Amino acid sequence: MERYIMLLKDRGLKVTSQRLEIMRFLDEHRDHPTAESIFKALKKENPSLSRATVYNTIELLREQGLIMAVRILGPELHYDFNSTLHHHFYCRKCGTIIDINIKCPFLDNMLKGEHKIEEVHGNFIGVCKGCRAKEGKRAE
Amino acid sequence: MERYIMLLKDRGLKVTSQRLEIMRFLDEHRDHPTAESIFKALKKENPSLSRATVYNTIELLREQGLIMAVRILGPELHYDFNSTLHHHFYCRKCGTIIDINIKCPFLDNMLKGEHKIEEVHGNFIGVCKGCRAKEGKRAE
DNA sequence: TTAGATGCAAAGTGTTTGCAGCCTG
DNA sequence: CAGGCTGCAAACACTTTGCATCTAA
Repeated sequence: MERYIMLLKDRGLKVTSQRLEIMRFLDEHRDHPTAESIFKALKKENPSLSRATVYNTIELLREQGLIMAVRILGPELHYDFNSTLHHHFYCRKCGTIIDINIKCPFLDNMLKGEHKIEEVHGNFIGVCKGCRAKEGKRAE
Repeated sequence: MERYIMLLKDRGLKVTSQRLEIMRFLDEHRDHPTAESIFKALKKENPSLSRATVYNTIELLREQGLIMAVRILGPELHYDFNSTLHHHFYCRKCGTIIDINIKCPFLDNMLKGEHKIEEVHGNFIGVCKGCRAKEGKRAE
């Protein structure tokens, strides 16, 4: 918890219990939760928590570069405490979002190219290794 | 128009004036329109057109692989008559979505990898060449 | 003490659905 | 003439907003 306090204080932001809980939740749940899933989980421990606070806090953390927003399939945003450059694979069978770490020569060219690239999102959709194996045992 | 009729007939789909108009619009507007922009544009010529028809038709064309859905920034989907593998750059200054054609060794590896990849979306966000030039003349 | 955070409810945006009537094949 | 498409309105899912109250600094 001390670590989250530091991350906020270093940026001149107020430390509130809601912010700390949301940060902790995102840090401990690296499966790309949505605002709604964060809200539901934390509401259990703090019934007066409101959606607005979750959305406000998430947006604050995103602006500060502490978390990253991922929009891979539906209209809802997923959040990732890991804000270093990486990509995402969404399995349409089990719904898991898997982090993909790459070293891509094409990307290096893009970054040096004529447009100024500020964000890169590689989104892959398909069937993950695990679901493929299960399918193989039955039929596709 | 004859071409769009063929594309529908070849797939055993009914030919309606709404479908033809939507296909023609997407073919002639390669700037990644949204459902709403298609609806507004076509409503002028056919005031009884409904949103539901636009959404139904778009989904049909997408299922058939005739168009591609692109979600690059906001919650809204953009549509692309070009459904071959390519990526997108969104300029946050002028709002343009620019097609990016690539040949990326990393992608080839992903496609051969352990997960079955069915869709690949490379989304880049930044400032395009044109807006960069304009900025250079003033200051950033 | 006060700027700014929280909580609540309502509004906003983009998309989907249910259903009656219409039209293509 | 039958299955499937269209148009309308209402429902839906996710997010944002307005405002009164509360709290960290």
